[in-house]
Amino acid sequence: MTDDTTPEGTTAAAESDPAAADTDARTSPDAEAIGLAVSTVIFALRADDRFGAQGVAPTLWLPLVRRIRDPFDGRWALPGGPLGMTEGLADAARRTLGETTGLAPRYLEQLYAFGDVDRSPAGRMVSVVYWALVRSDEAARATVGQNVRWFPADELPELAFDHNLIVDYALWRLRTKMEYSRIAHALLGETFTLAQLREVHEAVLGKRLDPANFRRAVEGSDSIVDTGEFVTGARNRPPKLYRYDASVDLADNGPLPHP
Amino acid sequence: MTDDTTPEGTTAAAESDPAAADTDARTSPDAEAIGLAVSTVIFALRADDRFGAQGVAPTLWLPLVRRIRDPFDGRWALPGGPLGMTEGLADAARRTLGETTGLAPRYLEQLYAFGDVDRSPAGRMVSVVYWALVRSDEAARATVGQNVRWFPADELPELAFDHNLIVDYALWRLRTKMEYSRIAHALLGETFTLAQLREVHEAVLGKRLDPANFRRAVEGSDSIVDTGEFVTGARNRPPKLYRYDASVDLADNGPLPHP
DNA sequence: CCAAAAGTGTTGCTGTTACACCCATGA
DNA sequence: TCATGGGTGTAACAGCAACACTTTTGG
Repeated sequence: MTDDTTPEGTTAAAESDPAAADTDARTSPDAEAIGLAVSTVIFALRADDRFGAQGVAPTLWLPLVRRIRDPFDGRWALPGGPLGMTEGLADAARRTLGETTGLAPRYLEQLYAFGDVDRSPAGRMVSVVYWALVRSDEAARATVGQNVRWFPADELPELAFDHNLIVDYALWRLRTKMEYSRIAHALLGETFTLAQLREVHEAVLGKRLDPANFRRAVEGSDSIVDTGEFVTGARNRPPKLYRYDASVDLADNGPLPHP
Repeated sequence: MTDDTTPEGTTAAAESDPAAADTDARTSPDAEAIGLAVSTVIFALRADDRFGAQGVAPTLWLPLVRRIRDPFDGRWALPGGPLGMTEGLADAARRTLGETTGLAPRYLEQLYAFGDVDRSPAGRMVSVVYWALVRSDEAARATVGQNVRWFPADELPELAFDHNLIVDYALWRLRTKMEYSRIAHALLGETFTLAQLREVHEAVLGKRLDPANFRRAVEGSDSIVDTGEFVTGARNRPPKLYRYDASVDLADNGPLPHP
């Protein structure tokens, strides 16, 4: 960073003094490099079995990893790691997710880049954070171990770094986006009933929805397909089973390519 | 990056092999560092004076910087540069904006982090991109020079790197956000008429809006304050002058702190 | 038959669109 | 007084929330 080989970046100062950007205090020769990492907030819906109750409404959970070195040794943190030279940002998030849960995400989106000067006591660090949704049935058989544990999204301990803020922001994005996109589908299995889809919305948004109006809203959005099958066994009228219409995207990301 | 001092990042592999994340191919000792830069898409509204016409509807413009070194020597690019050790991401965007235009942004928001493996021919580079709005009256007296020039946002030349995609995405975000936030105000001066505010929306969205309905929508949003003054001189009824209500934010960024 | 949840119908409210109309000014 | 844009009023429409009602199963 002390020569003029900076591949990208063009300041106006370069017009009068091409070297200016490389010789000021910000990039002095003895400055350490800025670390670059990718972390992921992974959401899944789980039946809250902490009380052993049956038929309880599912809630949002996310996996955390216990740190085994300073800083924040012993504290829980978002899964992540340094960005590899040969992988894209989303690839790194996918890898992280797989290493932590053994799963592949049904939905993955970049959340934000966090780069405050003092966010890590161990040196300057910029984290590009993704958020992901995994299916509840898959999440049930996800990896668990001494240093990986699932937590309810609304009852997190004090996390390492600024990770509490990051999770708060991810939750806000999830709830905001739930109201105008189809991402709820990413939390369910291959087929599902409308009641299950409604439960997802209710769990994420934290409020009850009218079954009749919810049905019409979803049917009118043309994002689901009737499979013709039913679920029997319950002591009520058998509900229809639906499937996603894979031809419509879960969310509109504008001109960005799919992750 | 070859020892275990990685300040952040916690993979599940660490459970069985704490050093795994630091010894695999992604961070081999001889790997070069990944470059980290901040770029900014700066929007301003300008009367299109290319044809010398008067009273023409204003359109979106943005400043670009001509590169004076490889790769892409001679091509136009977004203003930006390497992130300094002692500045936050938004600070770097602000600095870039000031160095390019001599202005301070009225609105600044992180757009996206671009990090494809092959996006720069000169080595691995991750760019955290911001987008900004500056006031048209200020933009009129912004810096211009041999290597800084303003372009109409919809008639850009072929830019360096993936900067055409980045501008497309910034435009998409601007247009999307214009419909549900108050960011249009950031493109205007201290005081303005409702017709001017409507012109901003029309220029950005690319369609005509009903003056009557637009008035009611804005007045109902409680984001503007009547100054009690009028604009005289035109050969029509003098329009009221309004001012922003500074107590309301231009946009809702959830739990994120203000930039 | 009853409980429970699926699924349908209907009504009233609210916000938006389209457009007719009046107002105040400069020339 | 006329042209021009500022500003107000209003009827029609669309979408949605609330809720009554019917349907289909297991016990």
